[in-house]
Order: sequence, then C-alpha cells, then structure tokens
Amino acid sequence: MSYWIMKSEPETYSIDDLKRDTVEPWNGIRNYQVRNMICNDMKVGDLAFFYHSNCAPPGIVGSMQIVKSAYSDHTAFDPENAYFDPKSSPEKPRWFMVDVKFHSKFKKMISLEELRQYPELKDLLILRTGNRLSITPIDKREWEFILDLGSM
DNA sequence: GCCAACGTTGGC
DNA sequence: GCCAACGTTGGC
Repeated sequence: MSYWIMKSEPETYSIDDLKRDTVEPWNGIRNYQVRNMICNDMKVGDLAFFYHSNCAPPGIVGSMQIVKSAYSDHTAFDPENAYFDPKSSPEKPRWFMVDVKFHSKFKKMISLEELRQYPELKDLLILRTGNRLSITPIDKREWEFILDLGSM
C-alpha cells in the first residue's frame, strides 16, 4: 500500500466539495511524471492527503482513499473543457485519472508553514522549492505523523 | 500580482 | 538532440 499527497486548488475543487460528493474522479492531470505515477504506482486502497494549493494559506486539509485505479481522462477529449488536449483521443488516451473517496477532514488545516517546522517531514517533496508535481508519494512514517497532527 | 523554478514546444 | 522562448505552477 502506498501513500500520497494530492494537490487541488480549493477554488476549483476543495475538501468540502469532496466531503459532499464522497467519490470523485481526480481529473485534469496534464503532467507526464504524475501520469506515470498514477498509472504505474497508484493502487486501489492507497491513501492520500488532500492538499489545498494556490490559496492562503496552502496546506493539508484532510484524507481520502483511492477507490478506482487509473482510467482514461475524458476531459481531455472535450474541446469545451479547460483540460482539453487535442493530442489525446478515446482510441489513444494520453491522460488518465483515478477515483478518490472522502475519508476525513482535519479539524484544523496543517499549513505548509507548519509542515516545514517538523524535522520528521523534511523530505516531503512538496516542501522543495520549485516542485510542481500535483501528486507526490510519501512514506508510511510521514503519513502517520501528519495524520496524528490532523487528529489533534 | 509578482516571479522563481520548472516543463513543454518547436526551429534548426 | 540542443536550447531559446514560452507557458504553467504555486508560494508569497
């Protein structure tokens, strides 16, 4: 089983939206590294933190579970969609998505600033400057440490 | 809104 | 296949 941090801009899709919808396709991934990770490494049953990005303050706001493994992202086929990619087709899809299921919303957000303060979390990829991956793997120790922070 | 740090594109 | 120009992400 693997653990992840998945970013979303709350104005686009927030933890409250996921709490309301319960299960949601995580679409719009348009980065090859991230695509390869979700296709090759992400499995049903994996757990992930929901991270609010591009907002004030950014941080981890809850957790969720992967309930469907990678399948083709149809939003790439729709010219009207913001994530449209003419190079992707139903016959030869270039982009993929997974389904996630709401698990918990933290009582209080663990902000990026707070995450930076713990030596236990110093290796988190989201803390590195210039990291632009919307999904990053974390290890079990980091998962449990953050989950404890979120339960306090 | 600025801009650093990436990723992508396309001419050659 | 190199690399300059351009586009995007995302913290601040």
